[in-house]
Amino acid sequence: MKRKITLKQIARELGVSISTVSKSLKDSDEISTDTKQKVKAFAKLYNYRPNNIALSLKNRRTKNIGVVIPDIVHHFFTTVFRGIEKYANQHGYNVVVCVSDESYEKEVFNMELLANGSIDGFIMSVSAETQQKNDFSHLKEVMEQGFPLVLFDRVIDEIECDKVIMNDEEIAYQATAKMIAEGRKKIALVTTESYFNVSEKRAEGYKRALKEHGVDYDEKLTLVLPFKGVEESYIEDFVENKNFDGVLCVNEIFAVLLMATTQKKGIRVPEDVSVIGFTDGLLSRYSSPTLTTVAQHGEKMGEMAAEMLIEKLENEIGFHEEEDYRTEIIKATLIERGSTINT
Amino acid sequence: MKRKITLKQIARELGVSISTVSKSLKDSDEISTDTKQKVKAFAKLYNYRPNNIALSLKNRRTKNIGVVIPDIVHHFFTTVFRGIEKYANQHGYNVVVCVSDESYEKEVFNMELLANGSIDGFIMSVSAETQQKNDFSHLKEVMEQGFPLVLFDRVIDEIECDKVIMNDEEIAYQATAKMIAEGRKKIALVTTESYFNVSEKRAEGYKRALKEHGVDYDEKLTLVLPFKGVEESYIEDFVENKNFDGVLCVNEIFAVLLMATTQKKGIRVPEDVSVIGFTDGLLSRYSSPTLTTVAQHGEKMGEMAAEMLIEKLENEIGFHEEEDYRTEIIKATLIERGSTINT
DNA sequence: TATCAACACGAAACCGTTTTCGTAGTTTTT
DNA sequence: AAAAACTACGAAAACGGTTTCGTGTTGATA
Repeated sequence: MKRKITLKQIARELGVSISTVSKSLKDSDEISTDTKQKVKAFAKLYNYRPNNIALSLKNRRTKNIGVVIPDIVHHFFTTVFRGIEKYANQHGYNVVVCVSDESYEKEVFNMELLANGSIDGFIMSVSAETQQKNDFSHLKEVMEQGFPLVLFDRVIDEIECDKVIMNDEEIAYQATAKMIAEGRKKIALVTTESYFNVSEKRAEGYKRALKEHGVDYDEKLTLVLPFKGVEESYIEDFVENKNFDGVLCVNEIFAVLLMATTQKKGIRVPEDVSVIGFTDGLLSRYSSPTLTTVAQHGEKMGEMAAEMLIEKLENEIGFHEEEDYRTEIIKATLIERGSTINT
Repeated sequence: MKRKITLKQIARELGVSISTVSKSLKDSDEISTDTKQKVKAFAKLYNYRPNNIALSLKNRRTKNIGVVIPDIVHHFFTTVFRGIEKYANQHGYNVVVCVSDESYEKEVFNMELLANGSIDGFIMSVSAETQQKNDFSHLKEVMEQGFPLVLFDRVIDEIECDKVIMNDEEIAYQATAKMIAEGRKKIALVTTESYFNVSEKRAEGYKRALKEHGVDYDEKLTLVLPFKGVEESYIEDFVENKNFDGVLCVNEIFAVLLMATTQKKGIRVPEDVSVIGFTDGLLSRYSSPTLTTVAQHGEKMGEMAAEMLIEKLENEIGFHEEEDYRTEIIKATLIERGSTINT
């Protein structure tokens, strides 16, 4: 087991001071070419690499980004994460991930932990419980301590910081409008409980599309499913008792479940009913029929979030200008597949 | 913006030395009860938390675990990651993730970066390219530097370290045997190119099951699909030209694609052909019919890997005993769903 | 020859902790 | 009353770097 070599050891071996070694490796012109070459050769031979921890302590920056997300076994979040990791890595940052598991307590705990020097800034999407409780003091806290924060997807209006969101309302409008254009008259909405602001936005877009196209909104055509533990009977009842010829689902699971149920009852997709979902994951691509769905471009969101955070981090060096927080909107796109009638 | 308070500041405010503050907070009996109380009260008031970086430098341990995986937008890897993160968090460790993206170069680069002090040990699954190249010097390197290493799933026989694997051969045997028990006589195998040792193991189990049950092995019934970019025609040709009544697929995507193709051709699942896949992800659960599949229990694998790593990390403190490397096998289980005929 | 700048390097502070060791001042022992 | 033992605290080293500033040695300039 060979430990990593340090400046001190190189200095001792070469009979020079630590400063000389450090400067040589940085190619400082305070040091003679001769000495520099000796030091560099020696360092190369022993594969010297500066210790990140020491650098972090000295520079007061870790080159680590903290990512706090509600879930990791989840297509959207993993795509966002991939974008973050990719961009961060390209710019010399590492990523430490904490999963809040939709729990307020874990979220707070993890952020406090990370804020004790492990990271330079946060990228996060708040947990469901946090949204419910409406308590964001931990976010304010880290911001007051000087940590840049970028929120994505599940953002908080009350918190002033950089944000990356989707055009949920608009894309839901487009999806609904598309079904209306197909000639659908009774379009249902399958959504989750409403404390998720994204679900709310999607519902708004859905309603606006109906209204602007002169289609009556019937609240009985909205099915609200619980966040976890969806019973198949909920959907069966809905399909049995309601009469619809188009459905907008706020995620792909609901969409696939719904398609399976209608098909079982002999209702054909897309001939009898059009189905559009959200999240362009495996399910959408491999279901039968393949699912027309809203691609959220999570990777782009992640890259954008990382870019915004890193920009803040690197500029913090300069003088502290007035806070200018941006909200970037990553446009979702509708991917037309087999569950709708496409032109 | 209030910066975090340090020992030095507390010391100055209270007119005592840094050592006294440090000792007081650790409740050392070198310090008078009176002084301790004062210090503690002050520290609490200002919400003092020791700086992780300084601690890391001092203790020469970061309480960070490095996880290097080929992909993150992948059900199996995310479940493993969830297990790692969960166990690590419960034991006071943070997790920094690097995605190798199946690239040898990125894998090497990331590991070198992490090895410069950012983490205490590695948990990883090697990239496809690394397996192909058969070059593991970077793994040996980090081990020589004293970093404990735990490999999971895609492990390397040549490297001596802790490992967590699945009983791939056995479960493939069981899956195949199950189809034979259903009365299937011509069982196909859909697999990936063979440099993945897991695919190989699965193929072995498949062959052994055929052999031990007196079913002839026909190599024409094996379809090898490329790692990326599967053309639908490959599968269509296979379904068209081969005659089989059961299929074992090494992942759920292949299984779902195959089911879609057979169904399109009027071949019913499971009446005419049984299908079994690997990876109990969303696809398996929501396909039509639902897919009988091998659940890999990734979360357990992750927990086990984290447990093994952390045990090594905590015991390293003691004297350096003889290396005792374990290989833990997490047993996969067959989940019977609608794509097979179950008893 | 005295002065001065350039050169090449080292000492030391600093980042924020922990911990060993030393030492005043007080109390106990003999 | 002198020696020994506590008590309560501080100084300083250490972790591994970076960086400012100082300094001895040159060679050139006046």
